[in-house]
Amino acid sequence: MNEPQDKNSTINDVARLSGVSKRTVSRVINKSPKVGKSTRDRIQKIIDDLGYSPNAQARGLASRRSYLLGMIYDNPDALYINDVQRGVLSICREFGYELVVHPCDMTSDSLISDAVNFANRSKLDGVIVLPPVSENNDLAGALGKAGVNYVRLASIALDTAKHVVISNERSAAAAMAEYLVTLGHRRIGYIAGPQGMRSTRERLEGFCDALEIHGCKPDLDMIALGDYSFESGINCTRELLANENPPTAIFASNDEMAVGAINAAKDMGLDVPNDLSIAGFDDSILASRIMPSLTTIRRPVQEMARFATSKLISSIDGREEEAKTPIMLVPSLIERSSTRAIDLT
Amino acid sequence: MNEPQDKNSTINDVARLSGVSKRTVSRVINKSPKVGKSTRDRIQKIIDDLGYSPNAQARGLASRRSYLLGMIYDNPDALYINDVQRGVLSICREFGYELVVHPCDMTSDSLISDAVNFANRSKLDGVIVLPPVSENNDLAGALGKAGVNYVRLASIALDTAKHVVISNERSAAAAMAEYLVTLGHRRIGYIAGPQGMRSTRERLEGFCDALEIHGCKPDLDMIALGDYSFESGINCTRELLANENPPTAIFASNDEMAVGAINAAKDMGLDVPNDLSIAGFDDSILASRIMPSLTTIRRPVQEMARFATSKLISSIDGREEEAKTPIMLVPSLIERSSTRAIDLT
DNA sequence: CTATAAATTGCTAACGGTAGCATTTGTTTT
DNA sequence: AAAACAAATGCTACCGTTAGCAATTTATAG
Repeated sequence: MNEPQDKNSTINDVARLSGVSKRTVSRVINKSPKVGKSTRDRIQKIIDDLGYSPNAQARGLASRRSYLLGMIYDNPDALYINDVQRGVLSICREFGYELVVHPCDMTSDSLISDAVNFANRSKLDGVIVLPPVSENNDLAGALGKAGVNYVRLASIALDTAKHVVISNERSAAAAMAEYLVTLGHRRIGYIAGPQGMRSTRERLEGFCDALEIHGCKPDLDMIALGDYSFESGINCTRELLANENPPTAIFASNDEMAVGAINAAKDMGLDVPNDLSIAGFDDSILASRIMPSLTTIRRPVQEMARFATSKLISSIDGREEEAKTPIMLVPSLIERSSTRAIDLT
Repeated sequence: MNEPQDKNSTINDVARLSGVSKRTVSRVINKSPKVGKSTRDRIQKIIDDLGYSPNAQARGLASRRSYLLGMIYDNPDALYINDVQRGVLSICREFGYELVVHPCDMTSDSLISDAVNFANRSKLDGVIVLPPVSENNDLAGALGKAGVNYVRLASIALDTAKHVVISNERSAAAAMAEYLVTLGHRRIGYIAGPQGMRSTRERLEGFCDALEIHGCKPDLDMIALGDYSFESGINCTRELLANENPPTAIFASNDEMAVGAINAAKDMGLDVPNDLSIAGFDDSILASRIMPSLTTIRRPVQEMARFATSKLISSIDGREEEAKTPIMLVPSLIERSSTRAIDLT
């Protein structure tokens, strides 16, 4: 297209060249309606010719708006971060915001001041907090107190109004358990996530709930404690399978562990799904690539990220009602080839 | 820790409270040595109590430094973006920079102005351009002309001094071809990437080079045109295997396609690696999770991203020599279970 | 053709820092 | 003790925009 801007040129240059005051130039930059058509066109032309684009810092300084959003997260290797980021970015682009990504360490005790400083110092217009960091209520409180606009992604309703419920993981896990029961499985192994994480609890509870409802009391022997890692999936599967009364199906609470389970099962000479059904949770890229492809739960992560970002922007723009309207997207069960009905013959 | 800052408090507040001029406070903030010990301590105390942290925008406006770096990339679903981002972030954190991520559309003809605007408008101190966008020399030229500090990640030496050679993909591909030949394979299928991308050409050339050197002239029938996608891996494999004289090994030029190849082979009743060896390129997360695990090429992506970022910061700080020193990290061949020596019995 | 309202446009004080230059205070040197 | 120099601190003009309020021009009404 036209020449990219000369790193120089300020609003003053535009004003001088077009023979108007900078106040007027400012108006056309900000699309104020109160500028004469001819003046506007003339100025716009000069802006284009010059390749002028307003200095975001000066602008932010004067208007208290940076058009910068922040994303706070831990666990950078989790595949879903990617999806969230993409969702956030798509809305950012739409509304003219840029995104500053800020990984952090959940276990650090400077987590809170780090997050608040990040938002404040960079003069972000708002921040999006991802799980599991989003589960930290103190952080949320500190952000609020510091006057930072924020929105949290979470797996369940949190206690403040400012959040987005990404999905009811509890019922999603219950749905998977129910699905396995429906396939005829009665002894179902479960591989849990790391202690202390909300999602770990939610998913496990959902699993247990469903089993109870269907009359197969969850057996403690059938619950293995993993940590969402591939290796823990392998170990837990071995453990479950070593049971004197082994499960006919294993529900791993995330895909990484489910893939570990598939590997472990194969190593032990078991055929998936004929000898053992395996289900995961996340619908990560792995789920569709592995053989057999993995039955899993898909959380609409990207969509939720988009909603969250929209809400954040609404809030920034002062449309609080809009920002507060709770949103819940439901996860869906994706049936693939790693599960099948138990052979009753 | 101590109270997170009140969203208010400026340098003026600090100055007033400590009874000095803002000039002196500014000195303390910027660790200027020319401040009396006692004064410095007193001011620092007040800064801490207040939880004051300087406004990045005002600071940037006055000093022409934003401590913001940008990352420009296309292809947000490529798994390596993640790794790059993590590498970049680790250095950003170390030097006190924040990272603004900016996906773009390589095919758009506003790509260049978009990129330049991004860097200029946000007053970024520098940007890191990822492949394949980094292959666009016009973009690089425009950035330079606009006075934007930048560094490119690339698979081969590009024509300007400002870049980082991430790896010699050509020789890496050659190494893999050689490895397969060493295993006794003579008919080796190759699945290429999308037309027009530098990496596609580099890898293919490396492959052909190695074959020629080892006296097995590359056969056109043995080269299938993929596009780095899983599906294309499946299709190309079917195509290669349908050949009247099918290959005993397939080298897919990325992991996604290699995994597609494994799936296709299994569907056709072939055992990998006994009936067919398959190799990939990237060492993505898939490579270690798939069964059989994938022999592939690992590019030190994160390390390169770190180097690139360090160079960018060196350049920002005016240490041009340092910034210009070329760096090349070599990819390594990771031998896993998807390849094996041909059975010569 | 005034008077008044409406539409345009201009003037200018912030916004919160940075950094050159000036000034004040403290130390040495002679 | 005065001169000369160094260290510490202060004053202030920007940096590039925004936006309140004033001023000017144009349109509408009486």
